[in-house]
Formats: sequence, structure tokens, C-alpha cells
Amino acid sequence: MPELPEVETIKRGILPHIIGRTLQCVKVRRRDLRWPIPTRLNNEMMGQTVQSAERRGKYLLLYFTRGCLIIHLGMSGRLYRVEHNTPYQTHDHVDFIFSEGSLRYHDPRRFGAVLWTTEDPQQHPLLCHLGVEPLSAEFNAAYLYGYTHRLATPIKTLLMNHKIVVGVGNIYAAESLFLAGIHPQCVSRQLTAAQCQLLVKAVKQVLNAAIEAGGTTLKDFCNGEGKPGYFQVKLQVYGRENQPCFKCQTKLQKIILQQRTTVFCPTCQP
DNA sequence: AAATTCTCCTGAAGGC
DNA sequence: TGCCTTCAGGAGAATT
Repeated sequence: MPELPEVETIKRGILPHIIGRTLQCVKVRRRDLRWPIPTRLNNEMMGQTVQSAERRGKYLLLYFTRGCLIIHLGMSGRLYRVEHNTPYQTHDHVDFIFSEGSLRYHDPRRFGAVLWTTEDPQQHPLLCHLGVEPLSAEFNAAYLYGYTHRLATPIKTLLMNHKIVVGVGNIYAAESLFLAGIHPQCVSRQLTAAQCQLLVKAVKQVLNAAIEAGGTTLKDFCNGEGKPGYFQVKLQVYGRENQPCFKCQTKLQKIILQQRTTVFCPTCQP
């Protein structure tokens, strides 16, 4: 599932193919994603040129001459380049047809979103309340402690709260907590400042490693062949319930937090 | 105000 | 083989 590293990888992968290119038209085959794709989108976008691309959390922002395309991949969304007239298949909901090649949006579960704004996208209702970027300097121990020391929610839930820090999904929350040696159910306000420091470092390390892995297969990614690179990162706990911990061989445990499967090592994460 | 639960959807996996 | 149930998850919305 697309997490921050994959969105970053997609951004880097498609940018060279669309920057400076002019949009000829948008073909929408299915409009009912998480929110309906705006009907005015085609008319307003047509003839505009891509100026730049940006990632905010798991949102992908494509800035055009006058307006910005906001894309979220939800859980099963994919965005990749195809040659003109590539036959479409099930769940290929949108084609953005450029002067050379197209961008295709594919999303079986339709949890994703394709939106358009002519205002500052950072002020968009979906983006304006988002917390800090996990890889920025703003996400540091003091910032995290500012939230943890007064909240009673499990630390994993807090880590996945996008009003606090964006882009950390179920996989990387679990992986970061393992790396930091913190129990996912630990009540936030029981965390020490030192533990916050460890956790911040762990989040950055895990995300950076994943982005780097994505980068190695960037070429495959653009061609729409192969698998997203971040699966190459060896996951320590996610999806490994009942298997031995790589560090200490203890059997990994599974609990449910916020209706999300959460795997951890009872020995390494006391 | 904070914390928890619900909701959308499809495909994969497991059970009988 | 085939049909059924269960599960997976991002994150806004609704509820406690």
C-alpha cells in the first residue's frame, strides 16, 4: 500500500516525464472515488502546463499553470506513465493525456482521491490542518514530546495522527516503534523525552531507508513494470506475527489498536 | 476536548 | 471446485 516513501518515489519518477508538458485532456472513466472527481476538472486543466510537483504527507500535488491537481492514492491507488492509446483495464479510472504519453490513475478499492483547486493547495480543507513532515527539522523530540506528555492515547495511535505528523501509516508506525524499542500500546504521556528522541530518529531512519530503496527501482517504477521498491526493505515486525524476532528470537505478538493490526516484540519493546 | 468507532471498497486468503 | 466469510487498510466523519 502506498505510504509516504512510495508517494515520494512516484513523485520523483513521474516528474521528469510531465514537467513542462501540456495537458491535452483528461479521460475519466469512473468518477466515484473517495470523493467524486470534480466535473469541471477537465475543462479547467486542459491546455495547462505542469510547473512543479510536491508531496505533502501522502498527498501528491501537481502544480499547473493556473491550478493544482491533488492526488491521494488511498490504499490501492497507483499512478504511472503509459504510452498513448495503451488499452485500459479494470480500475484504470483516469488518464491524464499529455503531449507525450499519459499519466494513468488506477485504484481497485477507490479509497483514493483526484481533486483540483485553483487556490493555494496548502489551504485546501484536506491539507490545511496537517501536522509536520516527518523528515523535516520541525519533527523533533521537543515537538513530539509537546504532544505525548499530555495525551493518553497509545503511542502508535498518536504516531499515526496526521494532525501531529503526516505520512506515517500502519507499516512504518510499527517498524519505527520496534526500532525505538517502545511498546505500541505505551500510553503517550508515559514516554520520556529521551524516548521521544529515539522515536523521532527511528521514524526518520525507517522512512529514509524506504525512500532510498524506492529510488533504486525508480526506473522500473516509471515503466510500470516490477514492484514498488520499498518492499525491498526488510520489515522487522509488520506482517510477521507469531514469527521469531530478528533480534532476540522471541515470538512476535499481534494486538489490535484502533482496529489496526499491530505487531511487536514483547522483549525488545517492553 | 479527547478518544474511539464507523465508513467507504475490492481482492486475497481461508474454511468447509 | 466453488461459495461463503473474514480480513486488510487511509483517513475523514461520526459518535461516545
